[in-house]
Amino acid sequence: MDRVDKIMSQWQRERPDLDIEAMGILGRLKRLTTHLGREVEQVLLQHGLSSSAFDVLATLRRSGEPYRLSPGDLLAMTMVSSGTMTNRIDQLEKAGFVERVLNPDDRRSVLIALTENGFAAVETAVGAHVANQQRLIENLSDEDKAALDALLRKFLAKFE
Amino acid sequence: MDRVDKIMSQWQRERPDLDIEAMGILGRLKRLTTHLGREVEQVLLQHGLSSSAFDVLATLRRSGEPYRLSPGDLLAMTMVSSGTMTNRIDQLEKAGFVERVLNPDDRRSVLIALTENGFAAVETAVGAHVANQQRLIENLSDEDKAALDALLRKFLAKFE
DNA sequence: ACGATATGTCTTGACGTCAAGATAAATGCT
DNA sequence: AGCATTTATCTTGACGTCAAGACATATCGT
Repeated sequence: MDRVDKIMSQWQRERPDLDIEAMGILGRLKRLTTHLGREVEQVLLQHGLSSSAFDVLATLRRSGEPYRLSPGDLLAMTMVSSGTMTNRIDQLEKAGFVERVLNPDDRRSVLIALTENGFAAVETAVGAHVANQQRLIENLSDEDKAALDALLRKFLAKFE
Repeated sequence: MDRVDKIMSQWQRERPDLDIEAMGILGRLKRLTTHLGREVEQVLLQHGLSSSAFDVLATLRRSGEPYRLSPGDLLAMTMVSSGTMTNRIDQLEKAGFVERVLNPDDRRSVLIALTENGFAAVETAVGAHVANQQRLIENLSDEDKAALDALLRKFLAKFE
């Protein structure tokens, strides 16, 4: 009887006509992701990066040399709107972690380039981040992890 | 090879030293919840409610007669900060969906009461919402749903 | 009784996000 | 070549969220 069960039993009592079968999965998914997101954020903040800043820096870092992508590329990889991406880049540029360089091939466009400081920041943060991720799932057995990953993959496929 | 696989293979190439095992589950959880949240929001907006407004109204509704809870009670049931709850209540009060009534037992406190309009709004919205939830998981088989729910329950238990 | 502590709610200021639309350059069509 | 359309990025304004702390009232311990 966890919190989601309580919510469902309240609905059951008040609105027995509703089919609330789906509420368990979706409620637990949402609560779980909120908890996980907060845990992730905490560790990144200890390294001076918000999740959203890390998100961009990590995308640049893992894209490989020369660690440059256009805002449009970043957009396509990060599930945020163009306005959000502009804002993220602005903040990172102010912090000195990226710089905008002209795209010689397309004057509408610009490339976001990781600076030395940006590279260093993401390089240390990512180590702590993946260790933290590992910690967050350590309570699941290997079989649980494999089963969960397979189910999430199948579920996610409907949306992307 | 979904988007999360691509991210992982990039990290694999760039930082083969990192143990990125956990990234699959956590990345898919996050992406999935983002997609689901957007789908849920869309349906609620069609009924004139944001997710956060619905969250509060639904908590009051399912608490049963007389559909009144203190901000503190609402806080305990909704994973948001006190400032966020104050703001949500302010907006709902402006919209005429709830009203603040004095708590006779504790003058520090106040009760948030669903108005007639608030009751009507949540009553129609919740029907559409649960139908939408049902739609969102319809791609999963009954076995998948049961397995996913069990895994999420176990995982979530670590955090609450 | 009364001072110290705890509790309940709200305020403030800073972020992060989005949708819609503005701006500029590139591309396609005739 | 020249105009229309598309593409790439940024701007604007509105929301929702949080942490930290302010404020008022209750409760506890002596």
